[in-house]
Amino acid sequence: MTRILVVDDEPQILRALRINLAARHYEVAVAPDGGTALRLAAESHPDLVLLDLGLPDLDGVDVIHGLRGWTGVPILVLTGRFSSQDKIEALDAGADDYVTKPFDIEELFARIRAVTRRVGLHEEELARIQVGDHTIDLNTKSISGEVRLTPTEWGLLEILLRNPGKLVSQRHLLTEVWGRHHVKETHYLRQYMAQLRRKLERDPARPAHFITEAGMGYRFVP
Amino acid sequence: MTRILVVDDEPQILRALRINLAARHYEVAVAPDGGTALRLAAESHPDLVLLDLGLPDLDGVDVIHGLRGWTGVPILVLTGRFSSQDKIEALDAGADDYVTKPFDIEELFARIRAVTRRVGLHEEELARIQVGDHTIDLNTKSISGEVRLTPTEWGLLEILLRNPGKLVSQRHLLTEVWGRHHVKETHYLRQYMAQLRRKLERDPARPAHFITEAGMGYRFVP
DNA sequence: CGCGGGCGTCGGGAAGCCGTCAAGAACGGC
DNA sequence: GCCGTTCTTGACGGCTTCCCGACGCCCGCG
Repeated sequence: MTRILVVDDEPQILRALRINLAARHYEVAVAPDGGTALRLAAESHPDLVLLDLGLPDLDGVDVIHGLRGWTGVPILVLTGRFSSQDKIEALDAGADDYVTKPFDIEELFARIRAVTRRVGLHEEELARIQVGDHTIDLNTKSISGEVRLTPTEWGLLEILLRNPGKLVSQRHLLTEVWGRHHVKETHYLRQYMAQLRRKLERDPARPAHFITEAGMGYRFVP
Repeated sequence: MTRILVVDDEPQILRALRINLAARHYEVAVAPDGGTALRLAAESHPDLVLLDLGLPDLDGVDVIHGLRGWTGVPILVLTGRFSSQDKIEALDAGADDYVTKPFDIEELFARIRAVTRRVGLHEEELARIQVGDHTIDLNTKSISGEVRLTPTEWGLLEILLRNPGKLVSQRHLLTEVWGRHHVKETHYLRQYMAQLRRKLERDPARPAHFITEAGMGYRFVP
């Protein structure tokens, strides 16, 4: 869920944006002035800031500077000031895009998508999972430390890690990793679970993360 | 030096932009139509593309798709089409910004700075990648030292280097370099990985950068 | 106490995968 | 048409991975 901080001092604009953004399943926070905006941004770390330049307390460009001092969050300026000089100042201060009022709401959405897409690529996924002494990244299929996993081990591990805390049935594990013809071969599971525990658990004899539920299946506990 | 590819079919616009950009110390390449643009982009890997939508051969949106198929280069659309629908289409196709003619040249520069600033770090990382005793620049396809790589070797190397630390599946490498029909020929991979290691690794017998993950694929570790 | 089912562990054998050498086939420049 | 580079294809040894059977343990049950 993308969280957006809307900064504007006109209540009707604030209201219209909040409704429209919420309808598109964005999570919206609002700030009526620059001070509130900076405070809210620091507290909630939004994924995007929609900023009006004409605020009662601070100048919009100063708000941009205030944000850029510590965060790279995308800033989309949305304002009535249409002079090129204003645009240049705001963009050079660190804004990512600049839209003048009145604006087409669909165009605004498209620009929001454009800037978030750009930033999304740059930020790496934080899909790191801690297991025992090791950190596992499912995206890159990498593990910290001197450990290597075989393809089958990855297959098993991935299913368990994607269902944290949940019980995964033997049947499900077997069909996903070995195919539906090997549903009976629970032996494979014991074999490879042992392997995973040996490689990942701190004390393989007393597993803390890969728990077996006798007769049913296995469970990954973070 | 930031290199910009300007795509427009009006000679006077092309000329004006070239002069103004050159005055700001940008390196400029120009393309009068979509086909030329795609070819030039593939050859020279510009740092930014300035794109007019009304081209004689292809539709501008198709040019964007063509570029986005293989590169994340920032695309700034610069066109006479001012309808919101056009803007939305272009932005959703992958453009980073959209400016309508007539435009203020200083505002254009500010927007160029804005999009390149956002991408800056990412592109520079691709400029100098250290592998063994060699430094590789993906943008210019050049290597330090007395080494030469064949086209296929570059293709393989580029995919791996663009995914540092990530595991790249054999399937993906084969389809990207050799095409969909050669997905089974894992032999090619072994052949060319050996070649890359021989040319780039300090000790080809014990590779430090091009790691093979048995049964899965290969991984480049910086 | 004996028994059986489910589980964890160990080790061997077979299959598949990987790296390497080598040579033929296609391609491009002259 | 010739030559050098690049790409494809084949063969082989070594190693990893997977499969499979054997055994011991724990626990509930008769």
